[in-house]
Amino acid sequence: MGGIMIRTISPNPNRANFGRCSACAVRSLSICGALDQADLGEFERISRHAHLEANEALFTAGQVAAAVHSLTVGVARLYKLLPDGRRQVIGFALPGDFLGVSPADRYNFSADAVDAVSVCRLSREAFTHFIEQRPHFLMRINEFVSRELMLAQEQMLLLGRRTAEEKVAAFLVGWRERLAHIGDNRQTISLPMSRQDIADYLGLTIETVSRTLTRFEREKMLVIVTGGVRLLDTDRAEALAAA
Amino acid sequence: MGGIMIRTISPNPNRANFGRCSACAVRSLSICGALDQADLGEFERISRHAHLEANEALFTAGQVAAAVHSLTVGVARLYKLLPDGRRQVIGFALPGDFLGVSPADRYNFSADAVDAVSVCRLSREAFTHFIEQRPHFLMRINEFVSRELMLAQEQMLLLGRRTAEEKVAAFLVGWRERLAHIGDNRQTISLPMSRQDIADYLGLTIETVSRTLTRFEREKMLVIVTGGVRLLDTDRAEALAAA
DNA sequence: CCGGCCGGTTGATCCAGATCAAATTGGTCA
DNA sequence: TGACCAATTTGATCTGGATCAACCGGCCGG
Repeated sequence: MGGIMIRTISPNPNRANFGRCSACAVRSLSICGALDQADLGEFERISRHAHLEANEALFTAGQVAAAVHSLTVGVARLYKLLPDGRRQVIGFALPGDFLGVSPADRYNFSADAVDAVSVCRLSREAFTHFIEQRPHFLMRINEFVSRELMLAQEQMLLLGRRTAEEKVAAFLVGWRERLAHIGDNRQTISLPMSRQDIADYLGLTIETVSRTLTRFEREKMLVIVTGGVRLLDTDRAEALAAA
Repeated sequence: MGGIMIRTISPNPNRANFGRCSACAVRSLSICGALDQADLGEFERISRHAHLEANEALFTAGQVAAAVHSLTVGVARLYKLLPDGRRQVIGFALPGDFLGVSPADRYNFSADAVDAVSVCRLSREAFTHFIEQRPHFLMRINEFVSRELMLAQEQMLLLGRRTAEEKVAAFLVGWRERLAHIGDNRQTISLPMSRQDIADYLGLTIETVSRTLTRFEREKMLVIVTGGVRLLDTDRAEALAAA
Protein backbone atom coordinates (compact mmCIF):
# COMPACT_ATOMS: atom_id res chain seq x y z
CA MET A 1 0.00 0.00 0.00
CA GLY A 2 1.22 3.47 -0.95
CA GLY A 3 4.84 4.52 -1.31
CA ILE A 4 5.23 3.35 -4.89
CA MET A 5 7.39 5.62 -7.02
CA ILE A 6 5.32 7.38 -9.66
CA ARG A 7 6.48 7.91 -13.21
CA THR A 8 6.74 11.45 -14.50
CA ILE A 9 6.15 11.64 -18.21
CA SER A 10 7.14 14.42 -20.63
CA PRO A 11 10.60 15.12 -19.17
CA ASN A 12 11.11 17.95 -21.65
CA PRO A 13 8.02 20.04 -21.05
CA ASN A 14 8.94 22.91 -23.33
CA ARG A 15 8.68 20.59 -26.30
CA ALA A 16 6.54 17.60 -25.41
CA ASN A 17 3.99 19.56 -23.38
CA PHE A 18 3.59 22.46 -25.71
CA GLY A 19 -0.05 23.42 -25.89
CA ARG A 20 -0.95 20.70 -23.42
CA CYS A 21 -2.89 23.01 -21.11
CA SER A 22 -4.83 24.62 -23.97
CA ALA A 23 -6.04 21.16 -24.96
CA CYS A 24 -6.83 20.11 -21.38
CA ALA A 25 -10.32 18.58 -21.24
CA VAL A 26 -10.94 19.69 -17.66
CA ARG A 27 -9.35 23.13 -17.86
CA SER A 28 -12.58 25.07 -17.39
CA LEU A 29 -13.49 22.91 -14.39
CA SER A 30 -10.08 23.21 -12.77
CA ILE A 31 -8.20 26.09 -11.20
CA CYS A 32 -6.78 26.78 -14.67
CA GLY A 33 -10.22 27.93 -15.83
CA ALA A 34 -9.27 31.36 -14.48
CA LEU A 35 -6.13 31.70 -16.63
CA ASP A 36 -5.82 33.55 -19.93
CA GLN A 37 -3.60 32.35 -22.80
CA ALA A 38 -0.46 34.06 -21.49
CA ASP A 39 -0.86 32.81 -17.92
CA LEU A 40 -1.70 29.35 -19.23
CA GLY A 41 1.63 29.26 -21.04
CA GLU A 42 3.49 30.12 -17.86
CA PHE A 43 1.42 27.60 -15.89
CA GLU A 44 2.35 24.96 -18.45
CA ARG A 45 6.02 25.85 -18.08
CA ILE A 46 6.05 25.27 -14.33
CA SER A 47 3.84 22.15 -14.27
CA ARG A 48 4.68 18.51 -14.95
CA HIS A 49 2.25 15.87 -16.01
CA ALA A 50 2.25 12.55 -14.13
CA HIS A 51 0.33 9.32 -14.46
CA LEU A 52 -0.43 6.85 -11.66
CA GLU A 53 -1.85 3.33 -11.69
CA ALA A 54 -4.60 2.30 -9.29
CA ASN A 55 -3.46 2.37 -5.65
CA GLU A 56 -0.25 4.29 -6.29
CA ALA A 57 0.30 7.15 -3.83
CA LEU A 58 0.18 10.81 -4.87
CA PHE A 59 1.52 11.87 -1.49
CA THR A 60 1.46 10.74 2.10
CA ALA A 61 0.48 12.50 5.32
CA GLY A 62 3.53 13.82 7.15
CA GLN A 63 5.69 14.19 4.02
CA VAL A 64 7.06 17.61 3.22
CA ALA A 65 4.41 19.24 1.02
CA ALA A 66 6.71 19.83 -1.94
CA ALA A 67 4.05 19.89 -4.64
CA VAL A 68 0.45 20.75 -5.39
CA HIS A 69 -1.69 18.77 -7.83
CA SER A 70 -4.54 19.29 -10.20
CA LEU A 71 -6.33 16.06 -11.06
CA THR A 72 -7.10 15.65 -14.77
CA VAL A 73 -8.11 11.99 -15.15
CA GLY A 74 -9.43 9.36 -12.72
CA VAL A 75 -10.44 9.30 -9.07
CA ALA A 76 -8.25 9.72 -5.99
CA ARG A 77 -9.02 8.96 -2.37
CA LEU A 78 -7.88 11.36 0.35
CA TYR A 79 -7.60 9.92 3.83
CA LYS A 80 -6.20 10.16 7.32
CA LEU A 81 -5.01 7.28 9.50
CA LEU A 82 -4.98 6.79 13.25
CA PRO A 83 -1.87 5.14 14.76
CA ASP A 84 -3.76 1.84 15.19
CA GLY A 85 -4.79 1.75 11.54
CA ARG A 86 -8.33 3.10 11.70
CA ARG A 87 -8.87 5.07 8.50
CA GLN A 88 -11.09 8.00 7.62
CA VAL A 89 -11.50 8.83 3.95
CA ILE A 90 -11.96 12.60 3.98
CA GLY A 91 -12.88 12.86 0.32
CA PHE A 92 -12.69 11.56 -3.22
CA ALA A 93 -11.08 13.79 -5.84
CA LEU A 94 -12.40 13.94 -9.41
CA PRO A 95 -11.00 15.53 -12.59
CA GLY A 96 -10.77 19.30 -12.08
CA ASP A 97 -10.15 19.00 -8.34
CA PHE A 98 -7.18 20.72 -6.79
CA LEU A 99 -5.09 18.87 -4.20
CA GLY A 100 -2.42 19.71 -1.73
CA VAL A 101 -3.61 22.89 -0.09
CA SER A 102 -1.96 22.81 3.26
CA PRO A 103 -1.43 25.57 5.80
CA ALA A 104 1.57 23.70 7.19
CA ASP A 105 4.70 22.68 5.33
CA ARG A 106 3.65 19.03 5.44
CA TYR A 107 0.68 17.18 3.95
CA ASN A 108 -1.88 16.57 6.61
CA PHE A 109 -3.58 13.76 4.76
CA SER A 110 -2.62 11.08 2.27
CA ALA A 111 -3.86 10.74 -1.29
CA ASP A 112 -3.72 7.83 -3.66
CA ALA A 113 -5.19 6.73 -6.95
CA VAL A 114 -8.45 4.75 -6.86
CA ASP A 115 -8.18 3.91 -10.55
CA ALA A 116 -5.71 5.09 -13.20
CA VAL A 117 -5.06 8.78 -12.55
CA SER A 118 -3.37 11.69 -14.32
CA VAL A 119 -2.33 14.88 -12.54
CA CYS A 120 -0.60 18.17 -13.21
CA ARG A 121 2.06 18.55 -10.57
CA LEU A 122 3.64 21.89 -9.59
CA SER A 123 6.31 22.53 -7.01
CA ARG A 124 4.82 24.45 -4.12
CA GLU A 125 7.52 27.07 -4.53
CA ALA A 126 6.76 27.77 -8.18
CA PHE A 127 3.04 27.63 -7.51
CA THR A 128 3.28 30.14 -4.64
CA HIS A 129 5.31 32.48 -6.81
CA PHE A 130 2.82 32.09 -9.66
CA ILE A 131 -0.24 32.98 -7.59
CA GLU A 132 1.39 35.88 -5.79
CA GLN A 133 1.56 37.79 -9.06
CA ARG A 134 -2.03 36.97 -10.05
CA PRO A 135 -4.75 38.16 -7.67
CA HIS A 136 -7.46 36.92 -10.00
CA PHE A 137 -6.00 33.41 -9.89
CA LEU A 138 -5.66 33.63 -6.13
CA MET A 139 -9.40 34.35 -5.96
CA ARG A 140 -9.98 31.18 -7.95
CA ILE A 141 -7.88 29.12 -5.52
CA ASN A 142 -9.85 30.70 -2.72
CA GLU A 143 -13.11 29.59 -4.27
CA PHE A 144 -11.81 26.05 -4.62
CA VAL A 145 -10.65 25.88 -1.01
CA SER A 146 -13.92 27.42 0.19
CA ARG A 147 -15.92 24.86 -1.75
CA GLU A 148 -13.77 22.13 -0.24
CA LEU A 149 -14.48 23.55 3.22
CA MET A 150 -18.21 23.61 2.52
CA LEU A 151 -18.11 19.94 1.48
CA ALA A 152 -16.14 19.12 4.62
CA GLN A 153 -18.78 20.83 6.78
CA GLU A 154 -21.54 18.91 5.05
CA GLN A 155 -19.60 15.71 5.69
CA MET A 156 -19.24 16.56 9.39
CA LEU A 157 -23.03 16.75 9.60
CA LEU A 158 -23.25 13.38 7.86
CA LEU A 159 -20.63 11.71 10.06
CA GLY A 160 -21.94 13.10 13.32
CA ARG A 161 -25.69 13.00 12.92
CA ARG A 162 -26.94 10.80 10.09
CA THR A 163 -27.96 7.13 10.28
CA ALA A 164 -26.26 4.44 8.18
CA GLU A 165 -29.13 4.45 5.71
CA GLU A 166 -28.99 8.25 5.33
CA LYS A 167 -25.21 8.16 4.96
CA VAL A 168 -25.27 5.69 2.08
CA ALA A 169 -28.12 7.49 0.31
CA ALA A 170 -26.43 10.87 0.74
CA PHE A 171 -23.19 9.44 -0.61
CA LEU A 172 -24.85 8.10 -3.75
CA VAL A 173 -26.79 11.31 -4.41
CA GLY A 174 -23.75 13.51 -3.76
CA TRP A 175 -21.48 11.36 -5.90
CA ARG A 176 -23.97 11.37 -8.74
CA GLU A 177 -24.08 15.18 -8.59
CA ARG A 178 -20.31 15.42 -8.71
CA LEU A 179 -20.17 13.07 -11.69
CA ALA A 180 -22.83 15.14 -13.46
CA HIS A 181 -20.79 18.27 -12.76
CA ILE A 182 -17.82 16.87 -14.67
CA GLY A 183 -20.06 15.84 -17.54
CA ASP A 184 -20.84 12.22 -16.65
CA ASN A 185 -24.61 12.04 -16.79
CA ARG A 186 -25.00 8.33 -17.37
CA GLN A 187 -27.94 6.73 -15.63
CA THR A 188 -25.62 4.27 -13.93
CA ILE A 189 -23.58 5.83 -11.14
CA SER A 190 -20.00 4.65 -11.49
CA LEU A 191 -18.37 3.64 -8.19
CA PRO A 192 -14.68 2.98 -8.87
CA MET A 193 -13.83 2.90 -5.16
CA SER A 194 -14.16 -0.25 -3.04
CA ARG A 195 -16.85 -0.90 -0.42
CA GLN A 196 -14.11 -0.41 2.18
CA ASP A 197 -13.37 3.05 0.77
CA ILE A 198 -17.06 3.96 0.96
CA ALA A 199 -17.31 2.60 4.51
CA ASP A 200 -14.27 4.60 5.60
CA TYR A 201 -15.73 7.70 3.98
CA LEU A 202 -19.06 7.30 5.78
CA GLY A 203 -17.75 6.23 9.18
CA LEU A 204 -19.29 2.76 8.81
CA THR A 205 -18.06 -0.81 8.35
CA ILE A 206 -17.93 -2.59 5.03
CA GLU A 207 -20.68 -4.96 6.21
CA THR A 208 -23.07 -2.12 6.98
CA VAL A 209 -22.46 -0.50 3.59
CA SER A 210 -23.04 -3.82 1.84
CA ARG A 211 -26.20 -4.62 3.80
CA THR A 212 -27.59 -1.14 3.24
CA LEU A 213 -27.02 -1.29 -0.51
CA THR A 214 -28.57 -4.77 -0.62
CA ARG A 215 -31.60 -3.49 1.29
CA PHE A 216 -31.94 -0.51 -1.10
CA GLU A 217 -31.90 -2.99 -3.96
CA ARG A 218 -34.49 -5.25 -2.29
CA GLU A 219 -36.67 -2.16 -1.81
CA LYS A 220 -36.30 -1.31 -5.51
CA MET A 221 -34.55 1.98 -4.86
CA LEU A 222 -31.60 0.93 -7.02
CA VAL A 223 -29.89 -1.94 -8.82
CA ILE A 224 -26.35 -2.97 -7.96
CA VAL A 225 -24.24 -3.51 -11.09
CA THR A 226 -20.54 -4.26 -11.45
CA GLY A 227 -18.63 -1.04 -10.94
CA GLY A 228 -21.59 1.01 -9.74
CA VAL A 229 -25.31 1.28 -9.08
CA ARG A 230 -28.30 2.36 -11.11
CA LEU A 231 -30.76 4.57 -9.24
CA LEU A 232 -34.38 3.58 -9.85
CA ASP A 233 -36.10 5.79 -7.27
CA THR A 234 -34.22 9.07 -7.30
CA ASP A 235 -36.85 10.85 -5.23
CA ARG A 236 -36.59 8.37 -2.41
CA ALA A 237 -32.78 8.50 -2.49
CA GLU A 238 -32.84 12.28 -2.36
CA ALA A 239 -35.39 12.28 0.46
CA LEU A 240 -33.19 9.95 2.51
CA ALA A 241 -30.11 12.01 1.69
CA ALA A 242 -31.75 15.28 2.73
CA ALA A 243 -32.45 13.93 6.20
CA MET B 1 -33.33 30.45 19.56
CA GLY B 2 -31.58 32.70 17.03
CA GLY B 3 -33.18 35.48 15.02
CA ILE B 4 -32.74 38.17 17.62
CA MET B 5 -31.86 41.56 16.16
CA ILE B 6 -28.33 42.55 17.05
CA ARG B 7 -27.30 46.04 18.04
CA THR B 8 -24.71 47.80 15.93
CA ILE B 9 -22.69 50.27 17.90
CA SER B 10 -20.60 53.22 16.64
CA PRO B 11 -22.99 54.42 13.93
CA ASN B 12 -20.51 57.12 12.90
CA PRO B 13 -17.38 55.07 12.31
CA ASN B 14 -15.25 57.90 10.99
CA ARG B 15 -15.39 59.54 14.39
CA ALA B 16 -16.28 56.96 17.02
CA ASN B 17 -14.18 54.17 15.56
CA PHE B 18 -11.14 56.20 14.76
CA GLY B 19 -8.07 54.16 15.60
CA ARG B 20 -10.21 51.26 16.71
CA CYS B 21 -8.40 48.71 14.55
CA SER B 22 -4.95 49.95 15.60
CA ALA B 23 -5.94 49.29 19.20
CA CYS B 24 -7.52 45.90 18.46
CA ALA B 25 -6.27 43.31 20.95
CA VAL B 26 -6.59 40.44 18.49
CA ARG B 27 -5.36 42.21 15.36
CA SER B 28 -2.19 40.17 14.99
CA LEU B 29 -4.18 36.92 15.41
CA SER B 30 -6.88 37.93 12.97
CA ILE B 31 -6.94 38.45 9.22
CA CYS B 32 -6.03 42.09 9.94
CA GLY B 33 -2.58 41.00 11.07
CA ALA B 34 -1.57 41.18 7.40
CA LEU B 35 -2.55 44.86 6.99
CA ASP B 36 -0.27 47.87 7.21
CA GLN B 37 -1.33 51.23 8.71
CA ALA B 38 -2.85 52.52 5.46
CA ASP B 39 -4.82 49.37 4.71
CA LEU B 40 -5.92 49.21 8.32
CA GLY B 41 -7.46 52.66 8.00
CA GLU B 42 -9.41 51.58 4.94
CA PHE B 43 -10.44 48.34 6.64
CA GLU B 44 -11.69 50.39 9.58
CA ARG B 45 -13.70 52.58 7.25
CA ILE B 46 -15.61 49.67 5.70
CA SER B 47 -16.14 47.68 8.91
CA ARG B 48 -18.73 48.07 11.65
CA HIS B 49 -18.37 46.86 15.19
CA ALA B 50 -21.23 44.85 16.70
CA HIS B 51 -21.88 43.30 20.08
CA LEU B 52 -24.07 40.27 20.79
CA GLU B 53 -25.33 38.77 24.01
CA ALA B 54 -25.16 35.03 24.66
CA ASN B 55 -27.35 33.02 22.26
CA GLU B 56 -27.99 35.89 19.84
CA ALA B 57 -27.52 34.89 16.19
CA LEU B 58 -24.70 36.24 14.03
CA PHE B 59 -26.28 34.74 10.93
CA THR B 60 -28.41 31.78 9.96
CA ALA B 61 -27.95 29.06 7.35
CA GLY B 62 -29.86 29.85 4.17
CA GLN B 63 -29.79 33.63 4.65
CA VAL B 64 -28.19 35.72 1.92
CA ALA B 65 -24.54 35.99 2.93
CA ALA B 66 -24.49 39.78 3.08
CA ALA B 67 -21.60 40.14 5.52
CA VAL B 68 -18.37 38.59 6.71
CA HIS B 69 -17.22 38.72 10.32
CA SER B 70 -14.05 38.80 12.33
CA LEU B 71 -14.58 37.74 15.93
CA THR B 72 -12.84 39.96 18.47
CA VAL B 73 -14.34 38.96 21.83
CA GLY B 74 -16.11 35.82 23.08
CA VAL B 75 -16.95 32.41 21.64
CA ALA B 76 -19.38 31.57 18.83
CA ARG B 77 -20.82 28.22 17.83
CA LEU B 78 -21.14 27.31 14.16
CA TYR B 79 -23.65 24.61 13.33
CA LYS B 80 -25.83 22.91 10.78
CA LEU B 81 -29.31 21.51 11.35
CA LEU B 82 -31.17 18.60 9.76
CA PRO B 83 -34.87 19.16 8.97
CA ASP B 84 -35.89 17.05 11.99
CA GLY B 85 -33.79 19.12 14.38
CA ARG B 86 -30.67 17.00 14.69
CA ARG B 87 -27.77 19.42 15.07
CA GLN B 88 -24.09 19.20 14.23
CA VAL B 89 -21.81 21.86 15.67
CA ILE B 90 -19.13 22.20 13.00
CA GLY B 91 -16.87 24.45 15.07
CA PHE B 92 -16.38 26.99 17.80
CA ALA B 93 -14.99 30.39 16.84
CA LEU B 94 -12.58 32.26 19.11
CA PRO B 95 -11.22 35.84 19.01
CA GLY B 96 -9.18 36.28 15.82
CA ASP B 97 -11.30 33.80 13.86
CA PHE B 98 -12.79 34.80 10.54
CA LEU B 99 -16.39 33.84 9.74
CA GLY B 100 -18.62 33.83 6.74
CA VAL B 101 -16.46 32.40 3.98
CA SER B 102 -18.96 30.90 1.65
CA PRO B 103 -18.58 29.80 -1.96
CA ALA B 104 -22.32 30.34 -2.50
CA ASP B 105 -24.27 33.55 -2.01
CA ARG B 106 -25.94 32.15 1.10
CA TYR B 107 -24.56 31.06 4.45
CA ASN B 108 -24.33 27.31 4.56
CA PHE B 109 -24.24 27.14 8.34
CA SER B 110 -25.57 29.15 11.26
CA ALA B 111 -23.53 30.99 13.86
CA ASP B 112 -24.50 32.35 17.22
CA ALA B 113 -22.90 33.70 20.36
CA VAL B 114 -22.04 31.19 23.11
CA ASP B 115 -21.27 34.01 25.55
CA ALA B 116 -21.07 37.79 25.03
CA VAL B 117 -19.42 38.36 21.67
CA SER B 118 -17.97 41.27 19.70
CA VAL B 119 -17.38 41.18 15.96
CA CYS B 120 -16.16 43.37 13.14
CA ARG B 121 -18.75 43.12 10.40
CA LEU B 122 -18.08 43.98 6.75
CA SER B 123 -20.46 43.84 3.86
CA ARG B 124 -19.42 41.07 1.51
CA GLU B 125 -19.38 43.56 -1.34
CA ALA B 126 -16.97 45.96 0.34
CA PHE B 127 -14.87 43.06 1.58
CA THR B 128 -14.60 41.52 -1.88
CA HIS B 129 -13.57 44.86 -3.33
CA PHE B 130 -11.04 45.35 -0.53
CA ILE B 131 -9.28 42.02 -1.04
CA GLU B 132 -9.24 42.20 -4.82
CA GLN B 133 -6.84 45.13 -4.62
CA ARG B 134 -4.59 43.46 -2.06
CA PRO B 135 -3.00 40.14 -3.08
CA HIS B 136 -1.05 39.96 0.16
CA PHE B 137 -4.27 40.17 2.16
CA LEU B 138 -5.88 37.59 -0.09
CA MET B 139 -3.03 35.23 0.78
CA ARG B 140 -3.84 35.80 4.44
CA ILE B 141 -7.51 34.92 3.87
CA ASN B 142 -6.35 31.85 2.02
CA GLU B 143 -4.27 30.75 4.99
CA PHE B 144 -7.24 31.20 7.30
CA VAL B 145 -9.56 29.19 5.08
CA SER B 146 -6.91 26.49 4.61
CA ARG B 147 -6.44 26.24 8.37
CA GLU B 148 -10.19 25.95 8.77
CA LEU B 149 -10.22 23.16 6.19
CA MET B 150 -7.44 21.33 8.02
CA LEU B 151 -9.41 21.52 11.27
CA ALA B 152 -12.50 20.24 9.46
CA GLN B 153 -10.56 17.28 8.10
CA GLU B 154 -9.24 16.48 11.56
CA GLN B 155 -12.81 16.67 12.85
CA MET B 156 -14.00 14.24 10.15
CA LEU B 157 -11.46 11.72 11.45
CA LEU B 158 -12.74 12.30 14.97
CA LEU B 159 -16.42 11.99 14.04
CA GLY B 160 -16.00 8.95 11.83
CA ARG B 161 -13.43 6.86 13.63
CA ARG B 162 -12.85 7.81 17.26
CA THR B 163 -14.57 6.38 20.36
CA ALA B 164 -16.54 8.56 22.77
CA GLU B 165 -13.64 8.61 25.21
CA GLU B 166 -11.18 9.64 22.50
CA LYS B 167 -13.57 12.31 21.22
CA VAL B 168 -13.94 14.00 24.60
CA ALA B 169 -10.21 13.85 25.32
CA ALA B 170 -9.37 15.20 21.86
CA PHE B 171 -11.86 18.02 22.31
CA LEU B 172 -10.33 19.09 25.63
CA VAL B 173 -6.76 18.93 24.35
CA GLY B 174 -7.63 20.75 21.13
CA TRP B 175 -9.64 23.42 22.91
CA ARG B 176 -6.83 24.00 25.39
CA GLU B 177 -4.41 24.49 22.50
CA ARG B 178 -6.68 27.01 20.86
CA LEU B 179 -7.08 28.92 24.11
CA ALA B 180 -3.31 28.94 24.55
CA HIS B 181 -2.95 30.25 21.01
CA ILE B 182 -5.02 33.34 21.85
CA GLY B 183 -3.04 33.91 25.02
CA ASP B 184 -5.18 32.09 27.60
CA ASN B 185 -2.73 29.78 29.34
CA ARG B 186 -4.62 29.32 32.59
CA GLN B 187 -4.37 25.86 34.09
CA THR B 188 -8.15 25.61 34.10
CA ILE B 189 -9.64 25.07 30.65
CA SER B 190 -12.61 27.39 30.27
CA LEU B 191 -15.65 25.75 28.65
CA PRO B 192 -18.24 28.47 28.01
CA MET B 193 -20.34 26.19 25.79
CA SER B 194 -22.96 23.81 27.20
CA ARG B 195 -22.66 20.04 27.41
CA GLN B 196 -25.21 19.89 24.60
CA ASP B 197 -22.94 22.05 22.42
CA ILE B 198 -20.01 19.73 23.14
CA ALA B 199 -22.14 16.65 22.43
CA ASP B 200 -23.33 18.12 19.13
CA TYR B 201 -19.73 18.96 18.22
CA LEU B 202 -18.51 15.42 18.93
CA GLY B 203 -21.43 13.50 17.44
CA LEU B 204 -22.47 12.20 20.88
CA THR B 205 -25.36 12.70 23.31
CA ILE B 206 -25.21 14.97 26.30
CA GLU B 207 -25.39 11.92 28.61
CA THR B 208 -22.33 10.32 27.03
CA VAL B 209 -20.32 13.55 27.32
CA SER B 210 -21.34 13.93 30.96
CA ARG B 211 -20.56 10.30 31.84
CA THR B 212 -17.20 10.45 30.07
CA LEU B 213 -16.16 13.61 31.89
CA THR B 214 -17.30 12.11 35.20
CA ARG B 215 -15.26 8.99 34.50
CA PHE B 216 -12.19 11.09 33.62
CA GLU B 217 -12.63 12.84 36.95
CA ARG B 218 -13.02 9.54 38.85
CA GLU B 219 -9.83 8.35 37.15
CA LYS B 220 -8.03 11.52 38.29
CA MET B 221 -7.37 12.73 34.75
CA LEU B 222 -9.11 16.02 35.47
CA VAL B 223 -11.33 17.96 37.86
CA ILE B 224 -14.67 19.36 36.75
CA VAL B 225 -15.15 22.96 37.92
CA THR B 226 -17.92 25.44 37.13
CA GLY B 227 -17.34 26.82 33.67
CA GLY B 228 -14.58 24.42 32.75
CA VAL B 229 -12.22 21.61 33.72
CA ARG B 230 -8.74 21.45 35.17
CA LEU B 231 -6.46 18.89 33.54
CA LEU B 232 -4.44 16.88 36.05
CA ASP B 233 -2.95 14.24 33.77
CA THR B 234 -2.10 16.02 30.54
CA ASP B 235 -0.08 13.12 29.20
CA ARG B 236 -2.98 10.70 29.50
CA ALA B 237 -5.35 13.21 27.90
CA GLU B 238 -2.98 13.73 24.99
CA ALA B 239 -2.44 10.00 24.58
CA LEU B 240 -6.21 9.43 24.38
CA ALA B 241 -6.59 12.37 22.00
CA ALA B 242 -3.86 11.12 19.67
CA ALA B 243 -5.65 7.81 19.11
C1' DC C 1 -10.56 -26.43 -16.81
C1' DC C 2 -9.45 -25.98 -12.17
C1' DG C 3 -8.08 -23.98 -7.66
C1' DG C 4 -7.07 -20.14 -5.02
C1' DC C 5 -7.74 -15.52 -3.89
C1' DC C 6 -9.91 -11.24 -3.24
C1' DG C 7 -13.82 -8.39 -2.85
C1' DG C 8 -18.27 -8.61 -1.57
C1' DT C 9 -22.40 -10.56 0.70
C1' DT C 10 -24.98 -12.74 4.31
C1' DG C 11 -25.83 -14.53 9.00
C1' DA C 12 -25.38 -14.65 14.20
C1' DT C 13 -24.16 -12.32 18.15
C1' DC C 14 -22.38 -8.51 20.83
C1' DC C 15 -21.76 -4.02 22.86
C1' DA C 16 -20.81 1.16 22.89
C1' DG C 17 -23.44 4.60 23.05
C1' DA C 18 -28.41 6.01 22.56
C1' DT C 19 -32.68 6.42 24.79
C1' DC C 20 -35.79 6.82 28.56
C1' DA C 21 -36.26 8.23 33.26
C1' DA C 22 -35.17 10.24 37.58
C1' DA C 23 -32.41 12.71 40.77
C1' DT C 24 -29.20 16.57 41.87
C1' DT C 25 -27.03 20.97 41.44
C1' DG C 26 -26.63 25.75 40.75
C1' DG C 27 -28.15 30.03 39.64
C1' DT C 28 -31.94 33.52 39.68
C1' DC C 29 -35.53 36.15 41.15
C1' DA C 30 -39.36 37.51 44.26
C1' DT D 1 -34.59 32.80 52.34
C1' DG D 2 -36.89 29.81 49.54
C1' DA D 3 -39.18 28.28 45.32
C1' DC D 4 -38.22 27.58 40.68
C1' DC D 5 -36.08 26.44 36.42
C1' DA D 6 -32.55 24.98 33.47
C1' DA D 7 -28.42 22.40 33.11
C1' DT D 8 -26.15 18.46 34.43
C1' DT D 9 -25.51 14.03 36.39
C1' DT D 10 -26.74 9.38 37.30
C1' DG D 11 -29.25 5.03 36.61
C1' DA D 12 -31.74 1.35 33.83
C1' DT D 13 -32.63 -0.47 29.53
C1' DC D 14 -32.52 -0.76 24.57
C1' DT D 15 -30.68 -0.98 19.85
C1' DG D 16 -28.15 0.32 15.50
C1' DG D 17 -24.31 -0.79 13.80
C1' DA D 18 -19.95 -3.35 14.98
C1' DT D 19 -17.82 -7.65 15.31
C1' DC D 20 -17.04 -12.37 14.35
C1' DA D 21 -17.74 -15.96 11.06
C1' DA D 22 -19.03 -18.32 6.92
C1' DC D 23 -19.95 -18.27 2.25
C1' DC D 24 -20.19 -16.79 -2.62
C1' DG D 25 -18.67 -15.52 -7.26
C1' DG D 26 -15.67 -13.63 -10.58
C1' DC D 27 -11.13 -13.42 -12.16
C1' DC D 28 -6.47 -14.84 -12.87
C1' DG D 29 -2.62 -17.94 -13.41
C1' DG D 30 -1.22 -22.46 -14.36
